[in-house]
Amino acid sequence: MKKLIDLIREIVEQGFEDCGYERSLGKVTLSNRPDLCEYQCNGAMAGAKIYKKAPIMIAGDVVERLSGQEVFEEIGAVNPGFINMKISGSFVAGYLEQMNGSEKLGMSQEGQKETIIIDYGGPNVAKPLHVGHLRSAIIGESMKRLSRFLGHTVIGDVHLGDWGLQMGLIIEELKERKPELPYFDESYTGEYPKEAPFTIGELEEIYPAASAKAKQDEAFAGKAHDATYKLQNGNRGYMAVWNHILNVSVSDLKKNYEKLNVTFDIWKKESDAQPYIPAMVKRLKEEGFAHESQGALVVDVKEEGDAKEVPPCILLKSDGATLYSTTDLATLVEREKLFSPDRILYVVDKRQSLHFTQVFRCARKTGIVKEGTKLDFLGFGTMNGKDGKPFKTRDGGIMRLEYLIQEISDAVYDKIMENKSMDEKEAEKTAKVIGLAALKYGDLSNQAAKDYVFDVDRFISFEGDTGPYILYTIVRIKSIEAKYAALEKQYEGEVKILPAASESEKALQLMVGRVADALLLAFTEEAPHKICQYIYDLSNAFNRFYHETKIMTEENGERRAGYIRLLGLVRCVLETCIDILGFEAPDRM
RNA sequence: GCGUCUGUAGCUCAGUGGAUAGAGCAAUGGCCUCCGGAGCCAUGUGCGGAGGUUCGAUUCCUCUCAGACGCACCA
Repeated sequence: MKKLIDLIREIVEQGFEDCGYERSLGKVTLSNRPDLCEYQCNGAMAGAKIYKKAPIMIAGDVVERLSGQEVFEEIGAVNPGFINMKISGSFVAGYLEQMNGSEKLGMSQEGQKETIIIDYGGPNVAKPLHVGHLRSAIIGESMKRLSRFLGHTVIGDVHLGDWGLQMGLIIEELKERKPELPYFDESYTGEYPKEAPFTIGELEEIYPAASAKAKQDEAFAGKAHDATYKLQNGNRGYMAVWNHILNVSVSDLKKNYEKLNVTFDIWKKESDAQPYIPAMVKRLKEEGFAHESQGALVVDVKEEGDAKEVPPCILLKSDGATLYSTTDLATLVEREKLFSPDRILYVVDKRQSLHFTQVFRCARKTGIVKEGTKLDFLGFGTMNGKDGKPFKTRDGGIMRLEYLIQEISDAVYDKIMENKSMDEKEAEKTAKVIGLAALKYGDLSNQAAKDYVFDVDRFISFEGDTGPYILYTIVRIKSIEAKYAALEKQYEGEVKILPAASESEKALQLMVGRVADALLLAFTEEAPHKICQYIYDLSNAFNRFYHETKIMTEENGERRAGYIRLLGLVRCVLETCIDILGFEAPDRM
């Protein structure tokens, strides 16, 4: 099903062509003067130069050609050369009916479908999720859902950090605390216990303790390095501990991501990429891509036209060890092998931009990814506190994600309890749903690349451009639908969305018809905030319509049924969009 | 020093090579015999600065000022 605006554009383009002008001039945009028209075309002004003709003359020609087309309720040429259009009510209503009757809101299922890997989340094992992980999870999740909705094959990969000094630190610290464990007995050959020798709580305490100790105690740091080395070379006992760490962490991480309504298709980790490293390094050496520089093995990734020096991509450190660029490249090797993706999207802190520029260039230059594989970096900014500085707890520490979520749903809970009489259990459940919407909408409604200010009070407000406001609109529609469904007498003829009977209804219908534009734009620009903007506009259009229109008391049964049908479509569009954003609406609030 | 990003209303944020730059919050004033007033309507203030390209620039280019961030062996 074509987009509404494309249908109009094609007609206008044909008009230009029929009048002997270039077809491409017939580009149609949403009107920026809603008082004058709904859609506009500015092509006549661009054409003035080509045809050495006053723009208003060109516009006039096209308008004359197109008037009478039933799509238009009104079409006119206005100085200096705008073509202004209003779409006929029956055309819009018919379009919505078609949307209503088709899958996925009539979003075209044609077009190139890609296999897309989305790399987001990026938590480390043995460390709790904190606010720094929030944006990646939220933005990545919405890009995943959006891509999938548009028919792409999408693989969301959490890309766990499980391989590095942090592991050695934990193992060494555990060894000092519980030296009697069999993992540390070199002569032990039996089976290791299935139960982990620690809980997630202990693990979360061990790591920072070990990390602090290593800074103070050189001997300990040395031992941790040694442990890391042994682990990476397959020491049996250490591998077993590492497996415990992994299992305990992953189940805790899953639990926490679940609270965010974030799920991953695969739980790949840095260690999975390690087996690919030797062959990769060997090949890059042999094929002359890698060379030694200052003791390290590097691949030059400078390109003509660089505004500044782009440092080479390091494959091996001067001590021969691997580092994050090595792992990221090896991960690409693995992804090519397993999934042969058309596109890989990294949803990562924007500060890592340079690193990924290096990795991407290196991967392309050396053929690690096949030609044409798109490597995209969706860098996001920092979540700041009200002071404009990176968000911290009151005492200046890093805020754990679960506490942040808890804080928000508590605040929503208080709000529910002070306003309405809802029993505590339902209020608690509802508060979680609303709180998550508040958090996600508050984040996603900003441009990803920008830093933004986190303000609980603003996010959970039920007024204005917030998640709760969107939910409120949906709940309100649900309530009306329920009321209508409970009526004894319903319209028995064929129910259709009728041509709009008022300005506000027309505006609402046109807004509903724009959903495809919003979703496609959000996809191509990798900008979920465009979806937020759209549903906010749609909610406003609905509330305005609602305010002016008596729905339940409408006497004409056909019209009343048509209203309900329109409302159902509005709700469906809103629900689809918030699902893509990664949250849901309660039944009551 | 070099580079990247950002600069829009008192605050938090949208936005587009086109007509009169938009929302929310905050402020002020209206609207409940009415399907949920957690709503609707109205009122005021602004594109960091200077050039350039263009019929037209807040948008593109150059310079400049301010802030954030990044600049090979940490991830």
